[in-house]
Amino acid sequence: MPEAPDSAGDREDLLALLAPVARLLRRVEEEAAAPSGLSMWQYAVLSVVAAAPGLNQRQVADRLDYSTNRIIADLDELERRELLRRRPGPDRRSNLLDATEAGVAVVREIRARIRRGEEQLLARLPRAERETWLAAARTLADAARAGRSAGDR
Amino acid sequence: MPEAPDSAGDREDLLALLAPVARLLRRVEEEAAAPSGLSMWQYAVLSVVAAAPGLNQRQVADRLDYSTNRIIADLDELERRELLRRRPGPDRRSNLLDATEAGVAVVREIRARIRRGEEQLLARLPRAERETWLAAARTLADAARAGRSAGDR
DNA sequence: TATTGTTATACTCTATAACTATA
DNA sequence: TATAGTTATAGAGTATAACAATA
Repeated sequence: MPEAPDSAGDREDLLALLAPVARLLRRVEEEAAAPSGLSMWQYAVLSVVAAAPGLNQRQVADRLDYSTNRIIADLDELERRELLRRRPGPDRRSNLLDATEAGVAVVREIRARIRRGEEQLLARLPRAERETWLAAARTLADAARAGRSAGDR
Repeated sequence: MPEAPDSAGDREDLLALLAPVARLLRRVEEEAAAPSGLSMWQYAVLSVVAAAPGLNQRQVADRLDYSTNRIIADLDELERRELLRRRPGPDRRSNLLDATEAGVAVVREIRARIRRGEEQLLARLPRAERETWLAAARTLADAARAGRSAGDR
């Protein structure tokens, strides 16, 4: 199919559409995490640990496309506040991570605030469209995450 | 309507979906701009100027949610390479911006590369769904941009 | 030799504020 | 006084590299 009418058309760049949305959501998450005394990244880390207990630090960082050194200060703080624990795994090099009950509770309360902020935005879409839009976004996210490590060509 | 079944459910955070997509698109734009010797922001600035000639620096920065001071070095470089021109407007304080022919051409060539990268991603969505997904994203982007300056509550 | 966690360093990006000139 | 552009500075965020311990 040599003919693709809109491929050379001048719609907006996709990034120009998603960037403002991501920026808003970032602020939503920051403002949702702040009342619990966490940064956005601390929430993100704790959220992954709560959802998938027993991962090591590298695995958590990878899931977030975060870095293995920046995660350390976050874990230190989360551990200090007893929202999660590091425990030695079978491999004595690595720390396995678990959220405490308090940690799980904090994630739940922050997430509730995030949902409220998100709903304000998603309310712009017709109810019916909303779920399909989210499903498509999930598809694109999976593709983006897969393309991250794999070669591009 | 006190009952919203999925509002307390545990779907992924929306940011967790969009962030990887935005990250990928950012890389796509960087890699598309690089062969023309431009940074992502330089392309973005030039792109706005080409599409809307005669804006001043502040207006261009605002459209991109960019900053009025960081735009300066970009404009200096773009002007040095004769991709755009600053001209004095009726208000002698402000510079009005226009893209040169060469600038328009560069935007076109970078955009073509961006489209190819985007299509690779969007190919994951069924053809029919694609346009509606983009339209919805446009709706959300408009809402996000509007909510930027307006108060949040 | 490779991997995990950690620390240190340098660099880029961004936000803030001050300054000049116009209005 | 307010606005547009500019410049300088400080801070946050990020990437890179080195190191110790374990495998």
